[in-house]
Amino acid sequence: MTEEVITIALETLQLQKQALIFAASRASAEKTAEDIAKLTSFSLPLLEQEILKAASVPTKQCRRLSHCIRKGIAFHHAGLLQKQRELIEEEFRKGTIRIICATPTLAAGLSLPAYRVIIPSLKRFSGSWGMDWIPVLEYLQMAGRAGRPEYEKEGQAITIAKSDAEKDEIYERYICGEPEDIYSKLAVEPVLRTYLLSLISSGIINDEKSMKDFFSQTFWAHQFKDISKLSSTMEKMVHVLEGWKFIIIPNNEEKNDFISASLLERKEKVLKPTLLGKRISELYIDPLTARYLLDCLEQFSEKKTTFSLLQMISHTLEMRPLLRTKAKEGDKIQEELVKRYEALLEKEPSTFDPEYDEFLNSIKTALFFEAWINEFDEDYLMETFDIRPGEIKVKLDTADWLLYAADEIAKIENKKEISKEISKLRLRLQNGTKEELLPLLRLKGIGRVRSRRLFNSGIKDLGDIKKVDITTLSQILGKAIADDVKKQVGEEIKEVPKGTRKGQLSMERF
DNA sequence: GGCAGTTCTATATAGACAGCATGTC
DNA sequence: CTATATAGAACTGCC
Repeated sequence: MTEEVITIALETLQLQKQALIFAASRASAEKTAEDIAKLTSFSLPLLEQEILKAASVPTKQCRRLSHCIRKGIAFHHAGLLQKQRELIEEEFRKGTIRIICATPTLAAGLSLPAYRVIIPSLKRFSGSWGMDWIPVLEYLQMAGRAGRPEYEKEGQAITIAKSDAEKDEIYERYICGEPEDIYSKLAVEPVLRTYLLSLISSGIINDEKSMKDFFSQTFWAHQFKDISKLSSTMEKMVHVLEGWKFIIIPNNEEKNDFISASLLERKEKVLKPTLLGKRISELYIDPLTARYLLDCLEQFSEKKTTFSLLQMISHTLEMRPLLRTKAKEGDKIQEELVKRYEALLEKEPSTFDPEYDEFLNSIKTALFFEAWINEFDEDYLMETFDIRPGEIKVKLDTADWLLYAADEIAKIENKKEISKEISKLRLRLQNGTKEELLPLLRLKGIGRVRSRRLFNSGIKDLGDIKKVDITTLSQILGKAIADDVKKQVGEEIKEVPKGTRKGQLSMERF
């Protein structure tokens, strides 16, 4: 299949033009880029270096990318580091990079025009339906990248049909076809939950009437028209939030002031956030996640391990998509699970439960985090968990956010011991280190690599740093950093551990 | 027997936004 | 139920 694509790509180069190729998968994007790169005669050693520099330690993916880039071709997908993606986009705009083989990321996000857009296939794997045509909207999104209005009068979008019949179908479907209608996503439960709580928390909605008024003006209501169905959906959600103790519906009969009395006449339920609910909406996590975190934290005091917290945050909607357990891995992951069974804060679903797969994925994701804080390097993580540098970063960010949220929830629930554990874990995740390095990480300029070097040389805490002579320290860290570190322990006064926050919340009463 | 080239088979399949408070190797 | 590109295994044929 790639043969035609490569031919078209090379022809584009002959025309002195640039092309974007939208591949159906990452593997395919990388391979296409590589195949084309083999056949070009550009040489951009400087760019190659810069790509490698983007990561502290170049991984296999980095090297593969740099080899392609040297020849003026790039691949582009979410597994790349942000820096690398930016560099590719920038160099493509400048014209240094001639061809980008990308997954659909590039079409959705930024505006990166090219003379020619090549879409090798308009079919893509879709869940349980096997291969399916991509939406017309998405086709338009991709094809719309063709042509750079500032420089050129025309652009070309080329797609490849496998047969005459397919050619006709593509023509019918995408050239003559109407783009799909846009549907409101508000009705999706997690979204509705989150927004409803947020609106109640901020006081925009304070009773059933204001709730209905608000939602009747949304695009969602505009589309569905059937207001009574909508309000029953909302009522259900209100009920759920109340059950979770994120909002309260004060009992009107108990009130006897004027305002409530008048509300009673109109038979409107008053909706008020609880303190917990308010904080949760500020944290911007799905209320379902918040409920789940609360339940898990309840269990934590008995069986606290690092893995407990890691698995907890790994099994949330926010962490999705989780690392997928491949067919071959199933047994191995389960084996690891058995070893850590005691640490689980939620109960394991039955093997027959449709949710079991996702549960197993949460275990794999947690194992990945565990490996990261046990100082395994990125190549190992790639080999073992099939996770690339760009994704590692995103996952770590999400983990930090969720742990922060869990910490805040724990504070409201007055669980101080948990708070301590979470802070430690956050530091370890941020740095990717074992617990034994934490004291050293308080120093500026000391992270994963240097703290490990210090530790292995017997320097294990700030006291050791003070004691060790500057020459030895310089041998380990280099002169400049050694000096700086010495200065830091000399000025012991400003002993603010990085990454920790002052507790802004004081809600002892709750 | 060793190797290159070829066919066969198993396997996996795109991605992004949130909180917070400042400074990674 | 429906696909397909890719990686890697198995296999072939040649020297």
